[in-house]
Amino acid sequence: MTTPSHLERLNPEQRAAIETTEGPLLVLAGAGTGKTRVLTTRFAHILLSGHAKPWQILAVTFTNKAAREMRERISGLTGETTDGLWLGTFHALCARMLRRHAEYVGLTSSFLILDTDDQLRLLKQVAEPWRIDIKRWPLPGLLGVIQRWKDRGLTPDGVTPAEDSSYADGHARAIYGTYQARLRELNACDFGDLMLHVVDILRTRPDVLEQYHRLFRYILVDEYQDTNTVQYLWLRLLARREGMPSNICCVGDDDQSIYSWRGAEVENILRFEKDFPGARIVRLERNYRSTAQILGTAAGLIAHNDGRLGKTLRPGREDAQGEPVLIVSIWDSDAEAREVCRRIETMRRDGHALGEIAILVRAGFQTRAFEERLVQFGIPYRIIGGLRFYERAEIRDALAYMRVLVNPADDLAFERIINVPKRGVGTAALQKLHAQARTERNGLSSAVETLLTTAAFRGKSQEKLASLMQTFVKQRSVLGREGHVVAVSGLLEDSGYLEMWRNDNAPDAPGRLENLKELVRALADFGTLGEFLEHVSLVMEAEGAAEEDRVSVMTLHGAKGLEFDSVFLPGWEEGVFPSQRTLDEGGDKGLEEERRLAYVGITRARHRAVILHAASRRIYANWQESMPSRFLDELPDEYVEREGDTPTRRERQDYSGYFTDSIFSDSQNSTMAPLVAKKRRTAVHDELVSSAPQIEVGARVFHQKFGYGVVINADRGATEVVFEEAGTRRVMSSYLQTVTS
DNA sequence: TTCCCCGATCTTTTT
DNA sequence: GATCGGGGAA
Repeated sequence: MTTPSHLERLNPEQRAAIETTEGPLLVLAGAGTGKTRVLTTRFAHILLSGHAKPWQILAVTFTNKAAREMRERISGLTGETTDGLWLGTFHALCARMLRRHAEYVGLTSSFLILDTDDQLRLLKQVAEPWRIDIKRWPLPGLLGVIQRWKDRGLTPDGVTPAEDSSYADGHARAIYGTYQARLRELNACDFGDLMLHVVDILRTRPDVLEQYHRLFRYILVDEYQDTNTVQYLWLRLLARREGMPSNICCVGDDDQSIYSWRGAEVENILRFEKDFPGARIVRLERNYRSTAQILGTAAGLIAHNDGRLGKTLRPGREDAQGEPVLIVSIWDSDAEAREVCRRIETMRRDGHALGEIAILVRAGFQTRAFEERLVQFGIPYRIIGGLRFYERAEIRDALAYMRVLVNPADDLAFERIINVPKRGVGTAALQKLHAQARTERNGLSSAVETLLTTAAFRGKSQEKLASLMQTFVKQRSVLGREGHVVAVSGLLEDSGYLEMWRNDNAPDAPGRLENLKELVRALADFGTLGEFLEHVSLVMEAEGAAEEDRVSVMTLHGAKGLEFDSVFLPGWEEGVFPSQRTLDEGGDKGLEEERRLAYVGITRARHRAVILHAASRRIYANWQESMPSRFLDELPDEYVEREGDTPTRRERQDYSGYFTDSIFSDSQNSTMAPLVAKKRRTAVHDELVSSAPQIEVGARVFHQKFGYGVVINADRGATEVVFEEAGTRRVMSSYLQTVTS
């Protein structure tokens, strides 16, 4: 008998993971062991071997990206389209289920999915009667508390009074209840509700549960270590079938669990055998990605964690010999960025592709130093993360306009745009509108109509609101006749929204207009406006821009699941990595999660990993001494090479004294600076800044980031410059060079 | 109502 | 250093 083509070139463990189709199965897949391949091949195998029809398999991922990748690979293996499959993110699949059974939780099938801005606006209204001290208890924090409850599958009734002790003076639970009631009135859901409501339905409606038990013969779960409690409950409800086997296959890696702060429970994966009796466990330990040195370093580090399921990565290739992992110690964070860029420049000269190089940082604030330095070196880069397309203010505004267009009763959207552009509607007018809406038992939109017939609005705002309402009416009829692209363009134009950005002198205004154009372009890919809005609320990312050869700069969290030939890991210092805050809040558990994050970072590299740490770091405005990360001491000596004079933590603690060399020395060969008194260093730094040449008004100058410009206002330190490209900005004069024109 | 200045704050992030 | 939100003045 010959091996079917989709099962060729798999190692024995991978084959076991794919061919064990019946009964519960946990696949512990270490980094780089072919996890996605196993997952997709398993899916294809179940189909090709005739175990199930395409729609009888439930396949769940966390991100849209992972879902998309699975779709592509499955259709590659089976040659079939993947339309209609139950394959998607937890939230997308739950949204689909909830649309079918919405009435069981008091919604209709056309319920609205709220984004974070909507949630906050709603919460603000709801929390108002409690008169919460917003300074002590900021609303985003309150929203976080509610979200954590939802992550744990707790409805307002399920939260015990004991759990509601601290936040918002013990009112969080009551506010949560009101918040949920308001959502129901609005026929709306937040992200947490998508899961929570479906679990609620599956628990209380045996007939519905039965229906899904018959439907889903096989369940596949990706990144099981990242599941939170509701997601776990959802899976358990669907997988445990009366009198039938639980054909659930969860793939994950307890060593890569890095999302506990947003509700993920590593315990879910650790408990798998108890939850599903008779479960088999397959370990994928052969790593085909990284060199033996990189794997050895990562393994040595992660061995310091307790309570692991136990798994050792082994090099999958015999020839996987490479360079040791390099640890570089550096003066300060500026020199660190310079050092990384210099190495990248050398690599580029040697013919390495920039797209195969990544700089992975612990926290967002670290990216800026690298960004500035990369610009200076002329190295193309891309920052991954940050604000995503659909999170930009102008995009959210435009989406709110669209939402009101399709649904005049969408109060949250209407409230967002009623005064954007300015129409003279402030808090006072808005309160009147809310009051009117309550008495009418109708939406804000109709309240505006009513109040327009009275003299409720003063002068200009009367006129502007009337015109806004007319625009909506007009474009709704255009929507019917000429389609959504024309209607939305007309709406954004006639409402004055585009005009607002055209008249804006801010340097980023043209970019925002460009984004809006892009948004309208994207509209054309969808049949209706409703379809587009559903897509946007579940898929927060815009379809990828063209892949170019650029260095990637991103957080360690953002890098999970990716791989690069070369990886730079800067900022391995106590307080930064491991992060002080995680240590304070999470104790030993927090430390272990940080260590897993370090493990994730190292295992992203195929051939080269360079870890850096600086003796002094500029955090926000001031310089801080920093000690090398404890993780550096945990890396096994046989696989690493230390460059620069790298004192251990203990040596460093014993040391005291003043530095003699210039801290701005470019030479990485100079002896390591001993601990520097903060005062002294800051003084030197200030001196350098103040000794920068005084720049006169009218002088033509050059700035690394903003380009050429003319000084219009000069002060000590801060200088106002009109840049040719970037508009008017206040910048540090020490960053300016005068240019003779 | 809006604009401007001042002070407090400053993980990680997907859906 | 930059940004965001609050509070005060026009």
